Amino acid sequence: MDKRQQLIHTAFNLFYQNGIHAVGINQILQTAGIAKKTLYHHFASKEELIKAVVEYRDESFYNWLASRLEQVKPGYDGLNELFDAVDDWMHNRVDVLTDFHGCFFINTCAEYNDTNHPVYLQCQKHKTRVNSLVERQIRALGISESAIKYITESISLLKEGAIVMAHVQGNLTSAQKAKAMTWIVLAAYLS
Amino acid sequence: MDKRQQLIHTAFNLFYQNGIHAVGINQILQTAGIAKKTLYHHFASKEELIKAVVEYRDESFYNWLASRLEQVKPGYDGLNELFDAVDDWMHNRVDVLTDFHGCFFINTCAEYNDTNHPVYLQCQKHKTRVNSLVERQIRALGISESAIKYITESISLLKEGAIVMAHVQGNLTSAQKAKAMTWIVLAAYLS
DNA sequence: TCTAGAATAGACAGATCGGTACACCTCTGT
DNA sequence: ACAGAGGTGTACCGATCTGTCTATTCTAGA
Repeated sequence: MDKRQQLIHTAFNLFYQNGIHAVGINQILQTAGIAKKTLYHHFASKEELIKAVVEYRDESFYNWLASRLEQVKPGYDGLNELFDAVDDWMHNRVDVLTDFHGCFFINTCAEYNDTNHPVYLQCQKHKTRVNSLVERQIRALGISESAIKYITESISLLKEGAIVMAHVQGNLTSAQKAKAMTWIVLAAYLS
Repeated sequence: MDKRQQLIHTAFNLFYQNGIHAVGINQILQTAGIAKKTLYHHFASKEELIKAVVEYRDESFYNWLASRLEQVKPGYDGLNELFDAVDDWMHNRVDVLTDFHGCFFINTCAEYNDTNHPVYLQCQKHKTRVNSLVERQIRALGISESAIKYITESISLLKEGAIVMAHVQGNLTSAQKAKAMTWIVLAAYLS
């Protein structure tokens, strides 16, 4: 097993559960059962480890969502699948995403409030990638090019709202509510 | 000027801008120009200061929003005002809320991921209070009691989504989008 | 089999953390 | 006038943080 990957995996779980600033390097090392020298052999600093962790989560989350959406037809089916996937996530029915603690990227932006910070930019990039998955569904509806961006952002807003409602308020019905609103909004915009 | 209030105010600004765990006590003291002994005269620990800061933000945010909503008729006008208020907030047109860095309570929940932590519970309580303001608007529409809760949560979801979109993705059109969706969703549910 | 790289345990450095102690100053109410 | 509360400045404590260093062991490929 790759020690580097093991460190990233352990660090992510601790960061996701406790927040990045609250977790020290020694805690990561102890949990992973890895020596400090090994960490600094693979990463120049804690900051570099954090970047690798964010990149890891970006990849695994994006790949998970993309593969779920590939199983259905783009468009209406894809949008249903999107919110069902989020619903599965917040109900801890997705093993690869580990126990739900809100969106790791939203949480991380809350800790790195500086918009120019590289970690913040990584989080924004992740959101852009996920938005492109949403856009692919909207585009498949065959609507005008000018409306695609507006509707994509609207649906993404519903998705973000559902995640936050589930995390902060513990409201696990939020994904289904967002899904219902998606249908209503689309019906209105496409009539 | 009250030193205690001065400490809370300074601490909030630093916490809101940099995250709670990233800000040390010495930084707060230096920024406020207050001696350490004074801080520990008013607060038993940093934790107690944090609780006071969250409570302060809860009060000032709630009071601001409530007073905005009191200026219009509950119901449709109130919902318009709600999203216009959020729009003003994210565009830094509201002095008492200081520069927009997302929702302080969402950010704080991201740092205190333990659902049983007192600070986390404070944040949930704030969201409940704000939700009651939304509910008052929905209730004024004269719809069935059973639908009030469902629709209130749906509108709150739109509000949360707008805040997160603005914070993480820097999309400052989100409040207006949420407002537009609110009208569509209400029209569908009330027809 | 030999060697180079990867990994180990743990001491250590320097900085910063939250929090305490001490001596002194500045108001204010009676 | 004076007592007591609030505030100041700073030294200090132990703990913890990131990161370095040394000395040693494990392991895989030429």
